[in-house]
Formats: sequence, C-alpha cells, structure tokens
Amino acid sequence: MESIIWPENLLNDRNKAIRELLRGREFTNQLGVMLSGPLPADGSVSAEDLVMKIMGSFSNTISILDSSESDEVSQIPASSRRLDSPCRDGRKSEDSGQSSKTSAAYKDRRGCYKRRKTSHTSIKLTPNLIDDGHAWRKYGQKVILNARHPRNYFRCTHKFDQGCQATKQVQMTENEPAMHKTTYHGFHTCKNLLKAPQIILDSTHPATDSSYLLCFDSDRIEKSSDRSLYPHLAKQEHKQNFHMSDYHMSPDLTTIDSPGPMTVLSPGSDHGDVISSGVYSCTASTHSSFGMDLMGSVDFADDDVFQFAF
DNA sequence: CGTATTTGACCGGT
DNA sequence: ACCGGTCAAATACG
Repeated sequence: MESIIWPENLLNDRNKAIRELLRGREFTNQLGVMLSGPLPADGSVSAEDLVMKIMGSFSNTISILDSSESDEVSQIPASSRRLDSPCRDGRKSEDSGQSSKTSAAYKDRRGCYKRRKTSHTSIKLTPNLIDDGHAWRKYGQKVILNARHPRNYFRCTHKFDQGCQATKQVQMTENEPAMHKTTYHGFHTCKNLLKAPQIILDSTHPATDSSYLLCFDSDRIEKSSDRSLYPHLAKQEHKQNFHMSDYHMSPDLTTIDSPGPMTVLSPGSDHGDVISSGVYSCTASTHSSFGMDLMGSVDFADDDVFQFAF
C-alpha cells in the first residue's frame, strides 16, 4: 500500500500556483508604486487601501499554500486548533516549586505551534513610537544577543476572532539618536482599522533636529525557487534588496496627516526598482499639503539597519 | 470581572 | 547547544 501524500502532479500544480501568486503579488506591488501619483479626489477608498488588500490576499494565500506543504495540521484553522489542542494547558512550574519538565503534560505541547514561514515584511524606523491605527496585543519580550534593548512581540488583537495573522516586532536601535525599529510581518486581514496612523509624541523625547520617518518594504527572497522570479535579485545579497514604497515622512515630527506613498527614483531606474546603497532622488506625493522633492542617500548599515540622511 | 501585559518556559531552526 | 519566536499562567489594569 502506498503512502503518497502529495502526488507529483499535485505538487507541481501547487508550486505553479505559488509561483503565479508570487508574480501577482509583485505586480500588485509595482502597481501600488505607480498609483502613488494621481490620487482620488475624495477620500472614499484610496488606491493604496485596495492595493494593500490585494497584497494581503496574495500573501495570505501564499502562506497558506506554503505551510500546507509538509504540515497536515495546518489544514485546521489556527483559531479552532488551539481550543482542543492538548497543549493548551497543563504547564505550571512556579507555584509548586518543583520542576515538572519531565511530566507528560510538557511533551504534549510539542508541535502545538508553527513558526512563521517567510512572509511579507516591512521595516520602519521612527524616532517615536507609532500608532499605526491597528489594535495590537503584546505577547512576548526577549533579550536579544548583543543588543542593548529587548525586542517586543505583538500580534493583531483580532488574531482569534478574525484570524488576522499580522504581527510586528519593536526594538530600540543602538545608534544615536535611538530609533524605534518596527518590523511588520504579513498583512492585516481584519477590518478593524481604528484610525489614521499617527506618531505618538513622547514628551520625554526632545524635539529632534533631524526629521524623518522611514518605511522600507522589504521582500526577502530566500528560497531558490523564488529566485527565478526575481532574476535581478539573484545577483546580490538578499539583505541589500529593498523595494521602496509606502514611504512616509513628516517635516517636523509633530504631524503626519494622511500619509501617502513616496516613490524613490534612482537615476535610470523605474518605479519599484530594487535599490542598493547610493544617492537617490525622492519624490513625495501624499494626501497632505506637503509634496516635496528630497535628495537623500541610502546606507545599509549593520544587519537590517539602514539610514536615510537628508 | 473582563481584557491587556508581564514573564519564564517551551519549541523549532540552525 | 544556542538563540529567538511563541505560549500561557500569573498579574496588572480599568
């Protein structure tokens, strides 16, 4: 008797589907950058919102297909799986004072959660904490090796009632002035946007002379199968590849009204082109009153930390 | 009293 | 074995 779980043709179809979705997501991303020019007259439904929804749909489908590959448990929705999982309780160590690491209750937790697979990520560096308009629930904090500040872990509040898979990590950077580095994983699929994103002003934070708020969209291309879709990425170290879009800035750090996308144009490149270190000309187009042209340089500093100097 | 945060243990990838 | 991401009981909060 055979034990074929994924017949070869099904596996091929699955890979084809993922490839197509990756293509579609990339095209949507490029469309989003292109749409940053003309904006809708009224604030009905912005093109960016639509693009973000489409991107979210693609990303979620990809991750669903991706995680079903070697994991049959994931076919059960995450929200319902938790409830009757054998690992949801039976773990207690501090009140009795005795170690229970060898008890059977611990072993039952094995395999009760999956680690996040590669999903869309974007990184923001901000001098202040940002209220991005979504409801987040903190679920962890870790001391990171060789980092002075701990990393904080957040998930969407509506992970369980709406199955929203968005998460973010927030960590203070080492360099001076200290910045809040926020890494977003995945897209929100919940429909509970509270308000427009805004900077949370910290009264203890001195009004800085430098004024910038950064957002880099980074699509990490790590699988070799994905690389064929991004031939221009294959030549470089993946950590140096960033799509720049969804780029917000505020001239004085006190307001950021209706942030819109900012397009980065490097000489001789198209919208959404992959950039690397160098000097780039930026054109900002936002809903707000300030539309500006900026010159800046992009430096890729130590792992994942990059700066944009004006 | 329901919801959010804290915090140490567990787990999986490397 | 180590490190970082996640879980969940205890605790804090409104």
